[in-house]
Amino acid sequence: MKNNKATIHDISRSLGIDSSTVSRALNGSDRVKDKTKELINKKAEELGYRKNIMARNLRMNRTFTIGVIVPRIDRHFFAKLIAGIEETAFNLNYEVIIAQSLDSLEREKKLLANMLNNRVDGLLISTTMETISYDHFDAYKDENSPIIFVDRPNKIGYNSNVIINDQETSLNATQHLIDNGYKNIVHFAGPQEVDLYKLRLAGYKAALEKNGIEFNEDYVIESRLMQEDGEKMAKQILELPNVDAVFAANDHAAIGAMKRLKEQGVKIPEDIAFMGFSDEPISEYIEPGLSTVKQPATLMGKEATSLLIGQIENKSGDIVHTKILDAELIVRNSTKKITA
Amino acid sequence: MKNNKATIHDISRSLGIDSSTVSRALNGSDRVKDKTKELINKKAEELGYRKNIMARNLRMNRTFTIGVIVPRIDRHFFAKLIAGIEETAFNLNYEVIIAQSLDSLEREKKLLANMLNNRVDGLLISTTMETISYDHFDAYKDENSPIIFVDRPNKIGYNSNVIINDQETSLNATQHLIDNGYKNIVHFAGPQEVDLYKLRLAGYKAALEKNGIEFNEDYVIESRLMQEDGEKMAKQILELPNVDAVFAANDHAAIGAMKRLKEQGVKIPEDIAFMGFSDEPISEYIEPGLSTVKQPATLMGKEATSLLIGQIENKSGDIVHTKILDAELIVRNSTKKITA
DNA sequence: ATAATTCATACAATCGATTGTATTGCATGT
DNA sequence: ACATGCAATACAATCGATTGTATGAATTAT
Repeated sequence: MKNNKATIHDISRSLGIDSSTVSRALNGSDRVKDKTKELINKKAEELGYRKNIMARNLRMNRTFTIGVIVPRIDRHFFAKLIAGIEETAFNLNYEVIIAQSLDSLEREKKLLANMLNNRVDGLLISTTMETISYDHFDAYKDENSPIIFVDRPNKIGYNSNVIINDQETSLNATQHLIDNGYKNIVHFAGPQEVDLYKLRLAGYKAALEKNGIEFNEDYVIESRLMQEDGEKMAKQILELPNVDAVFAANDHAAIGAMKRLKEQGVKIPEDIAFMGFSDEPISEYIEPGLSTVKQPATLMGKEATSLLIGQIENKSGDIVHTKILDAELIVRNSTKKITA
Repeated sequence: MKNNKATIHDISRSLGIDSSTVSRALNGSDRVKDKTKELINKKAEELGYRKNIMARNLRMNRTFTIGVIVPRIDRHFFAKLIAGIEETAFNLNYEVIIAQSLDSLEREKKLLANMLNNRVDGLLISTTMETISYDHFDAYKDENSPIIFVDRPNKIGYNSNVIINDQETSLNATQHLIDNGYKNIVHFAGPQEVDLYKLRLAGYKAALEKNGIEFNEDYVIESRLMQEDGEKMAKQILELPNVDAVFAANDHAAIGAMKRLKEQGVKIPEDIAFMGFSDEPISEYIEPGLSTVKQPATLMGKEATSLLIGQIENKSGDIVHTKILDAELIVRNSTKKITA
């Protein structure tokens, strides 16, 4: 077990060339003669030299690392997102540090501090549902490192966002239900402190209005949109009069409700149609297939990462930018047209 | 934008206390008087001091970071695995650097070099299907940093493994088919260069032998086990005589085949039963539900991480250890008992 | 009262690379 | 032949923390 000790100083010593020259040679500076470079590179190879990133980081005050904080890594959307992030970061020679907040604000705060401590060059974050104030991001203001909110946008003055157009997409999704003959549409809303869920509700409302359908407050049921919430809400909509469709702010809630309703003999979509949001992998496979909105998760990760690294390297300070990507309406059997 | 410059030297200067004492105080050393510690901590707080991890890393020659390389982050098993890794690492105050090989050996090599360059304190890796020689791990021998193979075990002399017992589990899965009355069982095998798929085939064979069923070479079909492979194999098994069940080395292949067969009017499980492997999320939702083997992915991540960090911190050098976790047989309708 | 011990802190080297400035030697122009 | 300029390399400071050793003061033992 040789201790892999070779440093530029070892090369320097064994060649009688100053370590500054060695450093420049290894970095391809044109201040070093080609012949000398060759010598140095050969010796480096020979000694199994490997640059000490920690020393470079300290001196350059950079880490070539970006931090990523998401609620849960194993949620499909975030796994896709991270896959996109990693791919782009790899291509641009950055490392990716990952952490999950587990949807806990307290943990998010800790992770944020961690990321600061670890001197990431930039941060990508998708905040928890609990995150409704942003004081804990203040520390970032004092750094010069950029921060981008993904999926759950914010404006805290010095950040960028990469999102989809939740309102417009929700309008389209609701419109699709209306186009297919559904009129009494319940909305499974998410926590209204979260911007994105507010927008989805707004899109739903806008669609109703656009089609001259009166908005009924009782038709909006708010929850955290877990599958279990969906199961509970199934009961509630059976007690409402005339409901013929549901637009859920995510797939999980829709799937939970569908499951419970099917058990009770309700036919989908004949009795009640369902439109989800997110395109979970299972949504394609349940019976009937769940119509939904597909978020371009991997693309969002890629876009966010190149935006972030662009900001890191331009250091143009306060580029604030909001990138809106298109979401795609996926039509399956849960919203089949009513053939009266 | 204050440049957040405070270092131990700033504290040292403004307090007239040597920086070494400041350092010790901030690290809670008992070589500093409590009263002095208080002073220092107060001043640190006041100056918004934040330890420079890069300097510490350089000096201590450690990063408190573990590297993770998996084929794809957005594959369910790996997302779960990583979630477990991150959680444990967080609790033990380690950071996690993530990279995906995209099942390319070439990329795996690059990532491995990257991880070395970044001086991770230890490495968790699940190798690609292409990885059948291990020369590129040699560089790790020269480091003193431990490496653990997860899910796809290896013995390269200086590593540990965290795996499930693929052979035994496969035996049980096959036995379950046999117990339910199936006798002519096809095996969808994975690439036989990969140990794990070799073991699954071995388990299948062992089950046959144990039950006095003759092994038929034609009943083993090898592929890379993508869903499309499953669809192709559906045709092949229809051309074989008497097939009444399939044991697939992963769920994807099983699902592909089931889909194609259903289209052709084959009844599952009445005509052909299916047993998968991995418990993909969709396996619960397809019709019929796919019986399968559930790998404890999150637990594997946790176990691997605490094992790894244990090795890092004990530095007991060459602890080689193989941890075998239990997989669980999940019985659904695709293997329903034959009621003659 | 003095030597021995302990306690609290200061001193100074170190980790390995980067980078602004200084120096040397050589070629070029006149 | 001599000043000028440039090419190539050397010198030395620096990034911010850690840590072994030295020092001085305070406490204890004898």
